[in-house]
Amino acid sequence: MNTKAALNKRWQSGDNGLAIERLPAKESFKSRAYAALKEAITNMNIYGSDEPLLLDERDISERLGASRTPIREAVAMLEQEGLLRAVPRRGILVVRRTKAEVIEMIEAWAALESMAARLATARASDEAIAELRAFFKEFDLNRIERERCDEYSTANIAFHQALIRLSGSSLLAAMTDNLFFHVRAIRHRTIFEMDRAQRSASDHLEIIQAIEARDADRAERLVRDHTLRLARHVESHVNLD
Amino acid sequence: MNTKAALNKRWQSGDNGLAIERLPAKESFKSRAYAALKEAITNMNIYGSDEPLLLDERDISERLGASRTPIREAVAMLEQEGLLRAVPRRGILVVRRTKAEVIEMIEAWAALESMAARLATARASDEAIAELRAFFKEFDLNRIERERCDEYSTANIAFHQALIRLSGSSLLAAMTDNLFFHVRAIRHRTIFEMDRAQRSASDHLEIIQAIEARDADRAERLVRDHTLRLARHVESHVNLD
DNA sequence: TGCTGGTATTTGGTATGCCAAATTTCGACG
DNA sequence: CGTCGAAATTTGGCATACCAAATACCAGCA
Repeated sequence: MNTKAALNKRWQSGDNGLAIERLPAKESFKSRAYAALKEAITNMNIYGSDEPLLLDERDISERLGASRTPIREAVAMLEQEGLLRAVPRRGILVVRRTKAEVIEMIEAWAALESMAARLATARASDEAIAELRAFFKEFDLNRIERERCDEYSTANIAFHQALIRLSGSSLLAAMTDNLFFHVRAIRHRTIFEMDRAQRSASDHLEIIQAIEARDADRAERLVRDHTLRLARHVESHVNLD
Repeated sequence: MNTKAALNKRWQSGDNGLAIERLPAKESFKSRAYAALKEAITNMNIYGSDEPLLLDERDISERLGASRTPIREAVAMLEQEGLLRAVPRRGILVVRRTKAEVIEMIEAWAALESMAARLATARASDEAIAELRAFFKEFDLNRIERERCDEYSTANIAFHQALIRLSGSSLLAAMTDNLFFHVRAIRHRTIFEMDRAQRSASDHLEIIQAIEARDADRAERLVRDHTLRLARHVESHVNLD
């Protein structure tokens, strides 16, 4: 009976000494379809036109060389994630966020990242914070050659992601990644980064200093205000609907 | 051509004056399976035993009177939501959160709700805030007869949900609903509400007062500290792993 | 009795086919 | 020429069947 129990438990988290994991375990078509679709949506200029962007199951299944079933499962997941919406008898369309929704996302982002700053101030090691500063320096130096706002936006988001990871909370990282995905999508449409570029640089520096000084309240407030400023900017200068 | 364009647009968000929506539109098996599974998981005592809780596709499809296909799509959605995890050749298991994960959730909750308090302070009408107070009073009065911690926890969460809705951000509401779902699941296991009950009552009152006074910083701080206190309590008094 | 090896069974992943609803097409009629 | 409507087509939802992998079972052997 001990043998049976051992066998039944073998598939669970392998606590046995042998350090070999379930090899390759070629990912399923579902997973691959999910990744492929998400990648495609990421590289899609969602707000480039006003036409409804719609996908076709059969078309996708042909291109990916799989049947409709795994594609439908992947679509169901992306639907749950808020990236797609399947309209019966119409097609699967890529959702466009309204301006109000984007603002809500940025506000949620502000909430999560300011909490991350607070947690990072309390928990992150000096070494980790130093890495953040190093990252920022590199970011700042490269900023000169990065004139195109797309690239600046990417670097900007990367900085914020690094900051969030300092908190040690993988949940905060996951939630903000999701928000970044949507916010990033409108960077093709707007150039709101340009007039924020200079200000962002000093903002980032202040944030790092606050964390280094282990001033949780200040770090939290700086991050929150920094991101809420973006929300207000979008509110007044961006037109999506 | 104008006719065609009009026809092509009819299915989109009905901006036409006619205020009738696609009637019943009997929800798909996928949706029903999703709802049924989520309901089942909600009413399940996830942390009651240490055995892995696993579901069987064929069993579920039989019970719901549908084929495996829509069930699989529903499972894929719940998997994306983090409630289930499909292990090949093993079954679909209900995920148990580790203590660290639950703490991260409460911290994220603190982040989102404190932001909601800030936004509510700036945006909510006096009438809406008054409703919050009324809700709190009813809540407080009923508290006496609600000795069982389960029910107190439910009422407690309802109060926080009402507060979040005051912010007017449906995104914050959606994100916290998701977190509440997981946190609520461990209420069967722990009685951490009992010793927090008294303190919560006064905390809630202070929060309402801060919002009424339109003191955004104070409201935000009170909400944050209130929820972070729960996180620390779980950290030191709850054992899940 | 306990272990080994091979077979039977279970189970998730995928392909395929059908169906009903909705759209589009296109011809008849005013 | 525009409109109406019926047939043809498209398309997503669902059911079913099959497969390969992994487990469970069991006979046989030490």
